[in-house]
Amino acid sequence: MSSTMAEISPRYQQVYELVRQIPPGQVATYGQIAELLGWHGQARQVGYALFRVDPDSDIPWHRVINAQGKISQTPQRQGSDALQRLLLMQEAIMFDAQDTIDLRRYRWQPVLRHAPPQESP
DNA sequence: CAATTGACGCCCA
DNA sequence: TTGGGCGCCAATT
Repeated sequence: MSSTMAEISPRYQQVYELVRQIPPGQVATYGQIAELLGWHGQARQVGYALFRVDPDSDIPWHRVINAQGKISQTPQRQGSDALQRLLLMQEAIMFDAQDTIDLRRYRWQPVLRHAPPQESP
């Protein structure tokens, strides 16, 4: 074991911590995670970070999908995309005929602390 | 130490 | 609508 696992704050660690906050039944896009971290336009870095995650990890990596509402995978992780789809369906997330998730419906919307939700206009 | 390796998203033809 | 190019950056080998 690499004893000290606390002091280092690798960039990827920020991704993992934020992804852990996505509640079951909701999803976020790579770009959304990047924006929330203040990494404008760096969605790809989020993808890189999640690629390193073990499917066994306690990180809910499956709750991150691409901006089109689809599961993003690579031939190398084949089967992992099937797993991701399964995990999402187990959280009651539905896919349409094009294997797309309705982001309007399932997108994670973190609570903004200083902007109280407005009542209906 | 240098090269390789990747789960994105946006723009333009 | 679809496909191709480009920027982004760090963990691994």
